[in-house]
Amino acid sequence: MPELPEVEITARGLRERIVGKRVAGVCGVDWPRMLPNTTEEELHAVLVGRAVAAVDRRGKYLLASFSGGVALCVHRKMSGNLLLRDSLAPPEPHTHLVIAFTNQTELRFVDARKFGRIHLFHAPAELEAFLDARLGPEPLPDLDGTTLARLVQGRRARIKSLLLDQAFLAGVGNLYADEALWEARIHPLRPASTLTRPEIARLASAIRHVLEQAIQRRGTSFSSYLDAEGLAGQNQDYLNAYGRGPTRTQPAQPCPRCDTPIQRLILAQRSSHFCPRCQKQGRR
DNA sequence: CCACGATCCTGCTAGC
DNA sequence: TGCTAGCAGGATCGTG
Repeated sequence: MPELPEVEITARGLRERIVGKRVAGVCGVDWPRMLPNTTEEELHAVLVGRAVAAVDRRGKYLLASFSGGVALCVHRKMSGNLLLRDSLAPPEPHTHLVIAFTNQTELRFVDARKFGRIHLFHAPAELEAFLDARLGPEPLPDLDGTTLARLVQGRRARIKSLLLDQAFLAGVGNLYADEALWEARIHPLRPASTLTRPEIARLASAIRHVLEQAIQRRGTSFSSYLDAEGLAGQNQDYLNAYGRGPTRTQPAQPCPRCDTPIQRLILAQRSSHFCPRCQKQGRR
C-alpha cells in the first residue's frame, strides 16, 4: 500500500532518472477505467515530443510534469507500481500503461488490483484545483502540535478516521496511522476533540517520525510495494503495531514497548492495530 | 459533522 | 491436488 513514504521514494527515484527525458510514445492501455479523464490516444497525442520537466509528490499522488505545463497525476492505491525499465526488458504482468522515452527506457504502470488511476491535466491550474479539492496539509517536513491542534479544533470524529482522511492531512494511510498512534500512545477510537495538548504534540511528532523513518528505510513493502527500480523497502521489518494483531491464523504479537499482545479492531472497514495497555481508550 | 455500508478488483490463503 | 470462499483496502458516494 503506497502511502506518503513509498510515493516519496518513487518520486525521488524517477526524478533522478526521467527529468529531461523525451516521450517517444504511449501505449499498453488494457484497462480504460484507469484513465478517468483521458484515453491512450489523447495521452499519446499530448505527450509525444514533450520532455519531463519535474517529478513531485502531493499526499499519495505522484506528479509528472512535462514541458508546456501538461501533467500526469498518478494514484497507485493498493497495488500499483511505477517501474522504469529498459524498453527491451521483459514485460511485467498487469502492466496497464507504458510511457516510452527516446532513450530506450520506459515507465510502466503495473497494478494487479486495477485500483490505481492516472489523471491528465493540461495546465498547472487544473492540477492544483484537483489536488486542493482533495488534500489537506502535508505532514512533512514540519507538522507541529500547534498546526495539528488547529486542524483538530472542533472535530469530534475518531482520531484515526481523521488521520485517514486525506482532506484532513495528506499522505497518511492505514499503516502509518496505526504506527503514529502507537508511538504517541493514543487509542485509535479517541474522539479528536478529547485529545489533550500534550497528546496532540506527541501525535504530530510521531506522524513526522514514522514517515521520516519509513523514507529512510525506502518504504514499507508490506504487500506489493516496489520503488521505481523494482526494489523492495525495509520498513516492514520495523513495524510496531501494524500487522501485529491477531488474525485467523496468527496469534497476536507482543507490543514492543510493554509485551502486551497487540489488538485488532475494525474501523471504517479497515483493520486497526494497537496496544491496549499503551493506548488506553479513556473516556468516550 | 460524523458513521457506516457499498463499490471497485484480484492475489493469496485457509479450509475443505 | 484442486477448488472455493473470504479477506485486504484508498477513495468516493449515498444514506441515516
